[in-house]
Amino acid sequence: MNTDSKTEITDDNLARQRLRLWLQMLKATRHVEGVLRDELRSGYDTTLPRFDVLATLHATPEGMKMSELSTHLVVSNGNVTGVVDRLVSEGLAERTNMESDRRAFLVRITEKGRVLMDEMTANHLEWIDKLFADVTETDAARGISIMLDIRRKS
Amino acid sequence: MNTDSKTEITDDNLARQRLRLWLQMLKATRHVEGVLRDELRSGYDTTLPRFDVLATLHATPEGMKMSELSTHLVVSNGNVTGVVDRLVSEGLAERTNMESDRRAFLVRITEKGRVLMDEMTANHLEWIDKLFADVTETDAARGISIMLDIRRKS
DNA sequence: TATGAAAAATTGATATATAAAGTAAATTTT
DNA sequence: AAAATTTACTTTATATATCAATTTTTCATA
Repeated sequence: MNTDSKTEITDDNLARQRLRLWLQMLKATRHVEGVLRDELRSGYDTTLPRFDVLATLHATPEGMKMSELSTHLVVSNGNVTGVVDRLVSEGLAERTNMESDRRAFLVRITEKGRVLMDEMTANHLEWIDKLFADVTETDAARGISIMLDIRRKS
Repeated sequence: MNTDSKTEITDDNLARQRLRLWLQMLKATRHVEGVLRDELRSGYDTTLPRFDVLATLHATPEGMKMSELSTHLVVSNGNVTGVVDRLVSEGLAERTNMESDRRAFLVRITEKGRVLMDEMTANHLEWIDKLFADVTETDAARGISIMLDIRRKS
């Protein structure tokens, strides 16, 4: 038995284990998104994408550029355009022209949006806490580290 | 300092840590999906949802019911209907009537689909292996366990 | 064995998403 | 500084997704 073939077998097992992790990540993520979606719809008549954008704006009251939003949320530019459009039409967010760069907009949460999010974020934290009830602090830390490792690649 | 308030503080920190994990899971998942989407589009002119469904059918050659597909992929029923429609029109999958239950369909991968997936799954494994290169076997196992814990809840 | 409840899919309406193309403004190059 | 490139964002086309309603069957049970 040579070293090369042994290495290949080992690496293949590792690759399969990584694939299993990826598939479970997908399932877990979709599961949590489904629960959050239900809560947001039944409790606040809103959607997950709108919540995600508004939560980001809530955490950064000074505002963000469209491109910063799409980078932060890991979604496309055109996507953010549409979701922000709806938030603006609902009076929850506002677009301001930037003097420094006339191509860009500064998107900010409105007072109405802030009041709404003050309440929603508290509930959101509880929903997640319940869904992740079996995840210990140690596991959470390990999980975060793994997620960061994945995103660091290419 | 009473025990109750100490417990509250501790629990709150744990809740915040769990929220951090969730946000990082979302980012990592979207990142990986983005890379896979690019590879599938440029290399095979197909989409991630189609790949996901076809990969599931590839792993279960005897076929699956529509509802089994949607449960397995953690997506809605109507969603699977649309994606399978397109796979069928592309000749990659087929719907068969079930004698045992005339409400249901048995969806199966076709020979054309199998040949295509034989090649795609090998590449898919490599893409994931590269993206997860920093994840050790131990971390992968721990990650899988965490993901299963999350999905077990409600 | 009627018959109301439950299950399996589809359909239609609406909201996301992405990719590619297009517009306008800022930057870099020559 | 004029031209070429890049950047920031929008728009259009297409493909997902979900939800709610509907259709067709099957199941439960009275």
